[in-house]
Amino acid sequence: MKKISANTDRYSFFDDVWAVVRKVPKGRVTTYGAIANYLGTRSSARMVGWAMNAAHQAAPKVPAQRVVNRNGMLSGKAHFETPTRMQELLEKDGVKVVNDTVQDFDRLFWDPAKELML
DNA sequence: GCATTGACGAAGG
DNA sequence: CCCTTCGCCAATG
Repeated sequence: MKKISANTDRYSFFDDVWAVVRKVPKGRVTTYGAIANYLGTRSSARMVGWAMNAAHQAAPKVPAQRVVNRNGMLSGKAHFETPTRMQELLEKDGVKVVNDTVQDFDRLFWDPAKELML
């Protein structure tokens, strides 16, 4: 992990994002902002979104379904193979999703900055 | 190379 | 409390 000077580190930024997302426990979810915050780019949550976009080509695959916006809504579902894929994967993880929103979000929220303190 | 556009989020009105 | 604005920065037209 490192800082992202928005320069030559941008590739590792994607890498870091993916690394964090892969650490999200099954049945838990996190947010773009939380990840950005953990990586030190608190105000650049959008870049995390970009990283997810790039995550399509990442190997091993990133459980992007566990990343939602701060309201617990599946804002990125449209970017999956099918619009229902994200919800399906989440429910397979044991996460209830109703109307594109994660239920018990506060309880399932997994903040890397807290849970993953090193 | 300038303008627009986001898988976002906090702040201001 | 809902809606708009603004910051953020890479990618795309």
